[in-house]
Amino acid sequence: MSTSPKIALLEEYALVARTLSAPARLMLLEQLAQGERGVEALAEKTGLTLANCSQHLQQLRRAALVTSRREGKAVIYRLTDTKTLDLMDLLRVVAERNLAQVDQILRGLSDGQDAPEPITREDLARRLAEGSVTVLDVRPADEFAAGHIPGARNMMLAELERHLSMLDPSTEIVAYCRGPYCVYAHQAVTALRKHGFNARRLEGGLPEWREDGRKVRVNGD
Amino acid sequence: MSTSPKIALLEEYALVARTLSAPARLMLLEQLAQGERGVEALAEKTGLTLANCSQHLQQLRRAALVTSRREGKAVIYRLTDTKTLDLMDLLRVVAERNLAQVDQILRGLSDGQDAPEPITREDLARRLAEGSVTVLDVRPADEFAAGHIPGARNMMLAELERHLSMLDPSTEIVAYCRGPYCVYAHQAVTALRKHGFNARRLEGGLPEWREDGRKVRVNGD
DNA sequence: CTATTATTCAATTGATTGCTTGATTGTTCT
DNA sequence: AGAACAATCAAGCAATCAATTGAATAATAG
Repeated sequence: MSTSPKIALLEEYALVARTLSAPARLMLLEQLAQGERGVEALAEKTGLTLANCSQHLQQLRRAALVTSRREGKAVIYRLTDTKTLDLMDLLRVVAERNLAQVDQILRGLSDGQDAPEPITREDLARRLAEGSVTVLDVRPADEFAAGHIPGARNMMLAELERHLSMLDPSTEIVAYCRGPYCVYAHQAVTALRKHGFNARRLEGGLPEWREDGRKVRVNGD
Repeated sequence: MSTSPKIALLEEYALVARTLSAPARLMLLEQLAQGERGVEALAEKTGLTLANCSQHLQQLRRAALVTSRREGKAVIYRLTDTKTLDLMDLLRVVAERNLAQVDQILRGLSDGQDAPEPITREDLARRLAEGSVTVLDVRPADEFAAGHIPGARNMMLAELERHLSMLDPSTEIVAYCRGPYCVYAHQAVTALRKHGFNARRLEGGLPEWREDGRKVRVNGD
């Protein structure tokens, strides 16, 4: 062995960190948190070219963050385990806590206004049981179809502004999207509040909801 | 704004990850977990040249993982907060869970024998109160002097094998070092077991012990 | 003011990374 | 077997990064 075991270990830890150090790969992991996917679907969702996407996926596999299996002529990737999501979440927490930059970007999303604190998943579950809240899923329709919070309505940002009249202004609205990395819910809440609605974000997104062991409704179930 | 806020956010998260993606910087963070340090001390401990060390520290500062202050002609660095340690620890957990490589290296450290499970800090505190355990701090003397578990004896690996006769073979020995990244405790336990001692590692190291809010003894206090 | 100590800056090198393009492999359908 | 499709591989280029060297900046002591 040429390098000491100490360095060798650090190299392995560093490999995991390096694998998380490209925005493209973080996007891929965010997508995979929604559920397993083929390469082409991932490429389309993330806007990467096919070859580039494939290469990023292989780096994720080398760091053992994802695994893949063949299904017919497609290769399906999925997260190795949900610990990786915890890791990404902590990455976000550290970045938000320490980097002024992040704060500024998030402030920019809420358009100068102060955004209210997000609602916890536990609270939302309680309010859902009471029926005292409208839940909005602001992800693309296909992701909504693959699984969503029971009772949620699917409405992307573009539609949202056109369908405001379909929402009841007297009940609170809770918006959620893919997870803590996703900005859709931020933007939806800002848009809704600008129109006078009482809207908040959900803490986390669907993957976190599912990881809690809460019910998820799948279209066609 | 040329890039979307979504990408901009991911860039910031990726920056934190990239900062953790060099073994040299992980070593620096491990050192800083022991306590604040000047640049020269850090360079010496990690084996980096001074200029190189300074540059790595500046990258850590750019990612806001460390802060620095001037003290006379010295610049003292320290961790911005202990969340960073949690992040490093999760990095290690994910790497150990998923990477066969890591497992092999750790197995190599224990020299073919099976190492026992580490003892938790809570258990060690209990056994220390009973006095039914010998605690061994296997870090360099200066780090020991700057703070250690009360009642621990300081003995580096090199001395260990020469001073075996000073240890009581009838009581269990618990070895600890800098933290989960540090391999000294692994090696010490292996050496002790080879000589028939009943030895285990402590889970984590001194920084984790301190973070729990447990007592730390400082020489000269 | 000059010398000394501690740190940082600036320029260079070699190595690595990300992305693109076009060819190639593995699988299924006909 | 041949065509069609999904994914990967391989080569090349520009950009970035780590480490080295030597010079430059701060703070203090004489």
